[in-house]
Amino acid sequence: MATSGRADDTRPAARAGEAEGGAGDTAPGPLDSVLRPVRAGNGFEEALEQVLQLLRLGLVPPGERLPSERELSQHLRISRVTLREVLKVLQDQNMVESRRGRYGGTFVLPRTAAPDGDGELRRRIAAVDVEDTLRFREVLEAGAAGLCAEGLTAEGEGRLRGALDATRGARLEDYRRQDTLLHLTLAELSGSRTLAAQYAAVRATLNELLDGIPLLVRNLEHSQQQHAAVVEAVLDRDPDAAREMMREHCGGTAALLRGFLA
Amino acid sequence: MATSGRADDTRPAARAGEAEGGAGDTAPGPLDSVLRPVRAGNGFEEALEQVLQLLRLGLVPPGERLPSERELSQHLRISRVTLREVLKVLQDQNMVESRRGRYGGTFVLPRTAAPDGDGELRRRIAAVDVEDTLRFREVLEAGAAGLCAEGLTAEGEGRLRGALDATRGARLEDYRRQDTLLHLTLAELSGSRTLAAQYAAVRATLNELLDGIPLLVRNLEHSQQQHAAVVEAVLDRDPDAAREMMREHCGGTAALLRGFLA
DNA sequence: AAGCAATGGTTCTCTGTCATACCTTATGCC
DNA sequence: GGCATAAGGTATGACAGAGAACCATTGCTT
Repeated sequence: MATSGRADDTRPAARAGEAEGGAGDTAPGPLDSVLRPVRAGNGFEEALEQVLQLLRLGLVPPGERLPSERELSQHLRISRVTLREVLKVLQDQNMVESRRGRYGGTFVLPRTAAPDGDGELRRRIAAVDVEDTLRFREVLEAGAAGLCAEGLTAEGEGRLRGALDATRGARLEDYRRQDTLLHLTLAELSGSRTLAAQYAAVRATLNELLDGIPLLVRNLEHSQQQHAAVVEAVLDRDPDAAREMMREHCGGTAALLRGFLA
Repeated sequence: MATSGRADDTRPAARAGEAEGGAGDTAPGPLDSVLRPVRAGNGFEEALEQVLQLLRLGLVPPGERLPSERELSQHLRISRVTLREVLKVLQDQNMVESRRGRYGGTFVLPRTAAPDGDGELRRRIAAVDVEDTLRFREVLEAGAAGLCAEGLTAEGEGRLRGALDATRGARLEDYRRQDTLLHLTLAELSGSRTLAAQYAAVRATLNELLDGIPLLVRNLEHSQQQHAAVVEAVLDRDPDAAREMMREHCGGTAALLRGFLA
């Protein structure tokens, strides 16, 4: 029994992209904003994505140790077994290395110079909605800069200055990391945890895109001037200026990326 | 065996909130932006949250039918069994009603006048970081308005006008819904799917908060003027004005909420 | 040298979820 | 009236993942 009788359920349902036709009452568009998959992958994939974020953002620089498996799995709310599968993948990719014993742990390895045979990179980029990323990024950055300028504490002031200084002293191969850290600091000082978290996600995507294009010293210097201007505006408690400068700064990166990926 | 011997794993780890102490090298803050739970709940809870969004946003108004169980489960990427558990909860809460047979389905019931014994409401609000919500909302709204003003298509123009008109004709009990729809339209026209999705989420939270305070006609009229001003700025392709007006508009709601929830 | 503590490595069981198939009910159309 | 259809309702087998307990390795402390 249970042969090819009436396969009742689980039909393709024409196309799974659009919920309603044009029924005239319930709008077809808005539903898609909410009715998106509850989970982006098998849970293991999602954890992998987050640990990758950690590396792409440079929050744990090469040579440093990740939090222990027990800590990480608790933070990510996945079992240690699943987390270890994630780490296994990263080990196979030569991105991290695990050492046992006390004071052991999982350590970040320096980036091996892009072994991807060109095809892999383009495939990753194709999977990203570049326009979405750039626009969303600009919105978050400008908003964060504005919020910072409105309610910056003395402690925040210190952190911001520190982050800016760090970008100045950074060597070329460390610049992207310090740049990321500066922007991440701004996002955190915005006073919205959600904003910070979302920025972290979009920035990880952005860094992945940026890895595909050359880092020009000229752009870097320009970028650095803009950083200074943004921070200055924030320290002056001038939200409008901060937002405006940040938008300009983001526009630069966006133009660069659009140019290279066109 | 397996008694109270050495309970090796699964220790409380002092406190699960902060990853690193003040180790001096790896910053303690930024890690938290990324190391957040992979899944907010047991997957069933997350689905429940999304269906609740659907209702709170008024995307499916009272009396209307939700997408069929098969469709919904496919969109949310959960099994029909799990989805039915979600719907079961909503049925028990008298929020939806299921009817069998062809042209049956799950229908949204009109809101039963807040049966919560006051305690429930406060508990829900306490679970929300109000400041986070308000700030993040303002950032997204202002950003969306700006992006809209920059690249509005003819079709978008029509949708925007339509949404604004709908708010004008709305009766008092339907106003919140039309208001939400207008803002959601703006978010979608921003050209960033991520922005739209995030706005939907934050707006659902906001609506939940707004349900706790009275709807004053005076505020409503003021709100309506601001809506018109924002839309006008967008139609004039004036991003700065659009952003500025939207920020003002959001500021009004924020002040109202802060006042009532103080 | 011995012991302790923190880490990665392994194995087990049990629950939640998925996929699939099938049943039941109501409606419109012929 | 009968049938096709679309919806909700139900049952079951397989599997991924969580949780807990354990083992193995290392380096610091005594």
